[in-house]
Amino acid sequence: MNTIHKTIQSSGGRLTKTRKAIIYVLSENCCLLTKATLIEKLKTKKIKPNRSTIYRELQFLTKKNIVIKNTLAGVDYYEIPQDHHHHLVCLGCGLISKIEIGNHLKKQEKQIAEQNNFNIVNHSLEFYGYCHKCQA
Amino acid sequence: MNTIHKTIQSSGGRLTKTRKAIIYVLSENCCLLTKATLIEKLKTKKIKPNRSTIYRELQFLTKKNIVIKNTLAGVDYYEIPQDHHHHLVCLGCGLISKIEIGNHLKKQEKQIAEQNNFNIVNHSLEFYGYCHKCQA
DNA sequence: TTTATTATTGCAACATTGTTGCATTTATTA
DNA sequence: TAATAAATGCAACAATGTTGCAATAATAAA
Repeated sequence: MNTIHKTIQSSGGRLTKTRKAIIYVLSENCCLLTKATLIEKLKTKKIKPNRSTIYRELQFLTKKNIVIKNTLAGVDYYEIPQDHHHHLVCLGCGLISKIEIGNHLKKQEKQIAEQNNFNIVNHSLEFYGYCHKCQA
Repeated sequence: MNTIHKTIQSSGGRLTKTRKAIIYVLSENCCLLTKATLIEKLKTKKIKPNRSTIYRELQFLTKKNIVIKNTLAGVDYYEIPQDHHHHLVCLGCGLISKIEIGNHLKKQEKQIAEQNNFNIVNHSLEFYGYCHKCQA
């Protein structure tokens, strides 16, 4: 059994189908997942929980720090904490994949922070375009 | 009168208070504005249109290409077309400001595109942290 | 395996936001 | 100033967010 499942059980939580599916979907789709997208992904797995269940499930997982809620421009995104990385976003099929790039940005961050009197704690970098399949 | 206003009038559109305010707010807050945030910003200007008005106004401006709708991870953001740039996002007060950085990214783009068999058409780069005011 | 416990779920009800037709208002033109 | 039609607010319904409560199901105990 994986670490997340252990964490849940050791605190009295139960491993229901819905809960496991949500964790699976969030693990599979690395990040930038809204509640609506999550529901969509669950549907493709034939799992259609009541909307109050999803609502409370995300509360539960967030409270347990198994999932973190990321709010960008007023919109909530949910994700399982991961190492820092960047994204390729396909405008054709919506696929979001991780990429690793060098640490040029770390150097720039320092410079930008000084120039703008800004305390930078994180950054995000996304490349938009079309994946191999969608180029056809 | 500015260019946008001319564009509207020359196509039979009218310059109402709400329309001008929406254009003003979108110009002032460079980007990543959701409908909800726009409504909030209008309120601080004592402008409280019916929600159907905002809904139709954004349709109108988008159809006229005065405003572009940007959908990221299923969420719609509205903005007035601008030159490419990047952002500083304050996690304290939500302020989003533009920054200019070098063109290191253009070089990396080419490399990433080849490595991943991906046709990159755009990218976004945001730095998150705390602005001068919010560091207190 | 069967039973008891209680976490989790679905349902119902209400709140908030999205969407559209229609009558009224108001920006613009003559 | 009056006429025209663009834009607005309102009402009604749809979709989604939120919460209490009874039914269900995951786990522990027997």
